[in-house]
Amino acid sequence: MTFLLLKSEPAAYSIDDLRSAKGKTTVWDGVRNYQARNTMLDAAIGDYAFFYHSNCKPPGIVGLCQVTAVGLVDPTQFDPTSKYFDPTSKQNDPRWHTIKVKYVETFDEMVTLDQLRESFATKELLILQKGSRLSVTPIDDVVGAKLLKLARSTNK
DNA sequence: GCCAACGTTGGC
DNA sequence: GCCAACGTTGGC
Repeated sequence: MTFLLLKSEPAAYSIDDLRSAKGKTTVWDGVRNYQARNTMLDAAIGDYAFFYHSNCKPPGIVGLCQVTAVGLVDPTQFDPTSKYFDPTSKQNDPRWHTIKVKYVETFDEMVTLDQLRESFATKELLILQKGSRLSVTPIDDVVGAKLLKLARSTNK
């Protein structure tokens, strides 16, 4: 796998937050969905991840980041003060793993959800599926390359 | 703010 | 192991 898509509500964590983070890097913690977790477990260092802003107007892909660490134990599962605390996860057998990502670029213009629908099939981008709630989804190599080209072109 | 879609929970 | 109830997500 070489491409992922990370979804986040900009009010909670935006690409600007990532860009201004220490080392322009963050641990993508708080994911509590097995499918999304498994996608991250399959990720490799160097994989690219598109950054998608959800629950905003308009929603869409705003930039790119890159995986810099994999197989991390999500620390928030053991933190009773965290909203992501999971009392059933065991220290010697953590349930939730995650990745670390580094900011790469913000696209000059976001690729809106509408534009994504025009350019890609629902199968190609899981984010297009109605009712899709996965916060981390894999993207096929060919689709990822096409999407990157689209995102970097000035006249979409 | 509405509501459809989805994952999880828990009673049975 | 089924499935109704519930909470959450996210586009509109």
